[in-house]
Amino acid sequence: MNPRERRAARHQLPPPEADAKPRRRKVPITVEQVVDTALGVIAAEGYESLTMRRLAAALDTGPASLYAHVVNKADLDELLIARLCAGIRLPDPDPAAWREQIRSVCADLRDQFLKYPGVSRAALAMVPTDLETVRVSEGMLAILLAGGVAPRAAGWAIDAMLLYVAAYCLEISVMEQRRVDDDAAWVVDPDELRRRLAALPVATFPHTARYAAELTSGAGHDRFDFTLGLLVDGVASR
Amino acid sequence: MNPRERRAARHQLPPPEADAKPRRRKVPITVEQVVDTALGVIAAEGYESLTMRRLAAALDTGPASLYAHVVNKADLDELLIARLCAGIRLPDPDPAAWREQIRSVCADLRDQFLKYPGVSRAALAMVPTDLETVRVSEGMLAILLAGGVAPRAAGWAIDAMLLYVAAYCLEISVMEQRRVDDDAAWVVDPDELRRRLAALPVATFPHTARYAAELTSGAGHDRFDFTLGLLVDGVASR
DNA sequence: GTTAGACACGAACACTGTTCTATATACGAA
DNA sequence: TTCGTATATAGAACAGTGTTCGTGTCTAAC
Repeated sequence: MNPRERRAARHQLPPPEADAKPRRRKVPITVEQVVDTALGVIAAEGYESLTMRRLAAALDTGPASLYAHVVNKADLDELLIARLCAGIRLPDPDPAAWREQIRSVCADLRDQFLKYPGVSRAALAMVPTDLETVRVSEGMLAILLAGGVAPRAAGWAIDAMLLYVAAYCLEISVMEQRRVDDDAAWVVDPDELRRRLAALPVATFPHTARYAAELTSGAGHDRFDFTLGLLVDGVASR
Repeated sequence: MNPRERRAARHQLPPPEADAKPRRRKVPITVEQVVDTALGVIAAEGYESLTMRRLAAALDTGPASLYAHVVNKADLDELLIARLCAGIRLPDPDPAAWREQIRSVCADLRDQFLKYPGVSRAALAMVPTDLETVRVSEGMLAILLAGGVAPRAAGWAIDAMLLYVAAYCLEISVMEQRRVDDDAAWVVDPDELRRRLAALPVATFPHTARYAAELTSGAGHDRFDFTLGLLVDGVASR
């Protein structure tokens, strides 16, 4: 090798790194890992951040690989909701405490959804027929029946409760997202919202302006508890 | 012009057609037209089909032009919901008929949303602070107050009702979409759903299997009416 | 050793919302 | 009528999304 060649060799780019990922892993990804990781991304960044690419990155794989484990994104959504429902503990129905029990199941589902901001949007975009959601419905049905509620009323009330829980959680998530975005933070500041409602033109919004404080009152999940109260007490007398 | 040039001229592509759209219209598009057209697209094809490109095509303009009239797609969503709310007629509150009145407003809103399949998803993705949605809330508040409901309970009940209406309509739209897609049409066939529920393993789903008929019963908006009944009767006693 | 199937990747596709720049046009003033 | 300006719109392109298809690699079964 003459000096020209040695110099050229010194300036040669090194060969491609030998650390390229193997085309197939020794231990394949599982669908459980997919769901776990997806929930982790949602918990940290919100449901809207969960893209196939984001999820694949979190799994250190490529987005196309996900389709070996899920049919499509809607299928992933269903798996996510099923996983959350699987985490709901269903009590043995107690006729003496059925009201508290049904409220508690709904509150648990609410809290489960709220751990994953925005995920209830997936619940509202699917028809609830997989076994885990039916399991939760079965558990709720058992409680209402133990409380003496007629089967049809029980079934319809469960439908309403599940819809309300999902919608309530979604609204909370939307508000929280607004708080984070900071572009309309006043929307989620109760005091400021009260002031704005109170300042509405009285000719057009007499009641809203007058009762701004009451309309914006409530802390924590007061509204949730109130609505569940209406549904539970109502179904008890049907 | 020598023969070479004449031959070249014979092979020259003709000039661009003179029927190109004018760069500027005599009568500019208005934001009202944008909203009207968007609602038309949703009514015909569903909310998910409404893209900026689809909307622009329906307006015979380019997608970039829409941004002269709306801030972004979320803004368009807000305009859409505001328009739907503007179409809700609010009765003069009658203390003797307040229950029927509040049910009627909710049913009107439901029907308004259902004319535009899936649009309630937009309602669930926004914080309801624009004047048209506040107007509907004001009208509902007036009815409940006329019925003797306490202001705070009224406010909280309205919140619940609006959430439920939107969620209910979204679920209906999801079901309808499934029916159209035909890939899981059994999901929305009540008889088939009943059969499947009845066939669930009795050890795991005893109540669901036993009461499959009751759980899947109901026609039209029975479930909606039932739930509104619970909310209205409940708030009357708060 | 061979083969089939499962898993994963890469490239690419069709599509989405949006921005930025350019330009044609309408309109008003002179 | 002409000219200048403002407005409405288009075009191009960007960054991003979900998904498909073809291919490479590995493993288990035979």
